[in-house]
Amino acid sequence: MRQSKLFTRTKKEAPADEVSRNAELLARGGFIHKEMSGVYSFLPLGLRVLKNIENIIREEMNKTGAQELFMSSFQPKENWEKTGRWSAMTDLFKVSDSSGREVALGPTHEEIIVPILKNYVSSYKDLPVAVYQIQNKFRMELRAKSGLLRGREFLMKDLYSFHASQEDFENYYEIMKGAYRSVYERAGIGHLTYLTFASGGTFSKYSHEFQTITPAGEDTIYLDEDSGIAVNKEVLGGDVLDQLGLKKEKMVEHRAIEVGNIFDLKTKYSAPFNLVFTDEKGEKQPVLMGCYGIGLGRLMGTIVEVLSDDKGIIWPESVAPYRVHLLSLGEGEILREAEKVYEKLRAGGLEVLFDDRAGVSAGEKFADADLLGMPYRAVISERSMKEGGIEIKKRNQEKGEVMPLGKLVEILNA
RNA sequence: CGGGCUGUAGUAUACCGGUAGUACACGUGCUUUGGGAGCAUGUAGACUGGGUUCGAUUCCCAGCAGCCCGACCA
Repeated sequence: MRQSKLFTRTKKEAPADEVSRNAELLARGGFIHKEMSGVYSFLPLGLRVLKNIENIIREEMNKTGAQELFMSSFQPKENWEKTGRWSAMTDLFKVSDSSGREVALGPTHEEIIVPILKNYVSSYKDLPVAVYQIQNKFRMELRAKSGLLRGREFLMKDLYSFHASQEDFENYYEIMKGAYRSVYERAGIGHLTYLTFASGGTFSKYSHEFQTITPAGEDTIYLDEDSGIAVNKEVLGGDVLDQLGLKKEKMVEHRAIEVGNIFDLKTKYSAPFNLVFTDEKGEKQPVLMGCYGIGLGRLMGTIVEVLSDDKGIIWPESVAPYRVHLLSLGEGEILREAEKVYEKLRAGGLEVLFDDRAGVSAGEKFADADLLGMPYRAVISERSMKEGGIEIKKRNQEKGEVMPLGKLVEILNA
């Protein structure tokens, strides 16, 4: 991508109404654009990050055997009345059409997926089933805040699993724990993300959250550094610590952001819709459920909170919009040389953002490269040419190194 | 949803009861290229409604919007 053609531009100043680090940097870089409180559009650079995150999650979910589908955002009121959540869920968006008929804008999809599965699940032979989607959710947050960390409209991966027995559910639940672990590792925040015990739903004593340690977090967790297990402050009392064999004195308090959660739903949603199966003995049994969520925008915001410095974002290679940011410092011969390099890198299958802008100072190009945060910065200038090639520097390193083009391609393809 | 703060060009801001200044960005011309360049020049602005006043962007009230604190967050 040629930066001269990119319709977005970087800004020196952050918007006055953004306070959080993730929103400041993402807005300055032109990754996102705020439409209203808690609602953001994703611009070309931001969308590339979001899609990379989406693909990581999709791959890991597929590995567990889950099947992807796509459910509607408009949801029948009757379904929500059946589970009691039409009135109980305070942040449910309700909209009505011109005839006055009310529908919900989906904040989650238990009320949709369970009736769908009623059409297809009738025997123990039909179980287990796991389905997921990556889709926009709507929640009337009374106070949206912290940029991408708490929004009213946001992209979410929600997965629902259906089981004939508690044992089968627990087996899958453990598989999902591993899948989530892999998602955070691949997204570059694994080293700061911990499995955390949290308060559960009505039927389940605990649920699990994945919490990433950052001062920007809204939750307080207590981490046992030896085991890597954390407990949310909201359930710290009681007998949780005893059950886990942890000692309060040994645990360290941290602020953290919830980047995912997994729940044991038991029959909470299968029961209202009478989702049952016939077991081997010919008897009807309720289907057991689990649900598992990851907010993609929140994950993106968390990455920025955790992986950035005072100059800008430091994208992990796995989610960066482009792998290399190629800067041409100068015009004429320098620019022509840079064009050749750009074509060669692209021919080698590399994703390159090429700062080919004319009349932009070297300082501004460097500042933009730091702000936008591609993992590698490659510079072609009079100086680099004199020294025999291209200077390459990793975003997270201070010093670069000048090398011939061939070696650059080799390193970047490694 | 309670409390507080704030609404001025695309962005960030300044001043002011007598119709608004600066910087960035953008346009034009020339000069510049290793850490957000220089000179010249141009375009562009008071959230909405009501009130007070000779006159309101400025003061008052309401609405709307945004942010912060709290409550809430399967």
